[in-house]
Amino acid sequence: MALRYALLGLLSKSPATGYELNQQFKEKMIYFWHAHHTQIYRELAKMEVDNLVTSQIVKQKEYPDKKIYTIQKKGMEELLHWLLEEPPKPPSIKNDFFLRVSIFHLIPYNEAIQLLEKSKITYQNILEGTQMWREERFTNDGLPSKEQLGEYLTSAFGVRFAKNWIEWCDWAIDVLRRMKEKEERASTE
Amino acid sequence: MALRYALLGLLSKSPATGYELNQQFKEKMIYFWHAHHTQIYRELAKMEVDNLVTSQIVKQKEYPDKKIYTIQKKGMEELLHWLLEEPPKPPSIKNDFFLRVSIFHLIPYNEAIQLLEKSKITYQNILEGTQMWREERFTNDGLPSKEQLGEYLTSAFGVRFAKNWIEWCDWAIDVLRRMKEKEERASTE
DNA sequence: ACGTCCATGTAAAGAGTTACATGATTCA
DNA sequence: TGAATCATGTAACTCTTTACATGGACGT
Repeated sequence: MALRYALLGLLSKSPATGYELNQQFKEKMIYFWHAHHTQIYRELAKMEVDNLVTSQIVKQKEYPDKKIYTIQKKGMEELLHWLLEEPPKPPSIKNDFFLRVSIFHLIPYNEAIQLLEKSKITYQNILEGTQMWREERFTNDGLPSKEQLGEYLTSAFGVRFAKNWIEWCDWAIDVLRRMKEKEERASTE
Repeated sequence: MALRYALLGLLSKSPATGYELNQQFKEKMIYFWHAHHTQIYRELAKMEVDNLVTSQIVKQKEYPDKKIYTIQKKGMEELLHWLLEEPPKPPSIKNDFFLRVSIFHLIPYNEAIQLLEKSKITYQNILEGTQMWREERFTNDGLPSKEQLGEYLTSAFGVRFAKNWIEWCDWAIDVLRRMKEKEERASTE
């Protein structure tokens, strides 16, 4: 059901097509959610059946027709009810990389260190991208507009998360180096 | 497919029953993965068909019979192949709480602050639990054993993640307070 | 009396992924 | 010549969750 609330949340700001919603997912919600475009279109169709949104088709000459969805009163009500009344679910995480980390005992230290270094670079790039995005969007000093509040707060978490990941990589690499040295000392004695 | 590697990873340390694997998931992998017990039993059955593991049933008097799974050579090979050759997938996150944060523009500042404060407490408890677990397990100073390496590294990330979450909550609460004040000043002028 | 531990699973529903399909326009 | 943008979707599949089922032992 949560995908539904994600879509209603975006539509609470302004009407949009499935295509645009998919782009907004990738841009603003990348830090905490992911949805496939096929899923988005399917869910929107269901939401229309349930009278949470309405759609109107707009014909275009040079591009394919598009279908603009608009949130309805019932959609707003259900969104607010979920926000304030439904108990929060613990986040679901599936992290492929940590799954690999959890079996580092099966490979030589050097290979593990290499994997960590690759991951560090990945997150350095993510961090840079996120920081640039924030600089463009939340110019200067102060506070965001109320409209931008959500993305201001969640993207800040994205920045923190990436920094934390990078720091953790450095720490983990150091742990592995020290373990390697310790083992080498033990074997030469 | 990744659940399969998670299970093979645990079985690479020692044979276990589905029940025990489920417990290990909850204890050691909580920071980056979750699997339901029904899923674990089903996947183990499939893995046996694919000759990655074998099982033997142990009869018990006072308790129900149990089925102990042991990793096989083919299982080890596929695990290592995945670890070193398969391209890492980006982590999939579904965070219910941030979904709510992303629609904070729909509710009064005070209610948003309350939600953040609740979440902060949740993570303070998680942090405490994780730190206690680590203290019990990785006594004193130094480095972990090679067997414990994975859980040493991943649970450290868990600690960092919780600390980061708490700090972010404090920051976000402060942002909301300042926005509220600013709005109040603007309306009285 | 009620909850938790032990231990395994089936069945069905819901959510998510992958492959396929259309077809013009624009950029490298 | 190939890829990306625009824009929508179906079908098949896999993965995940929820509800249900069994039943004795032990603690509060």
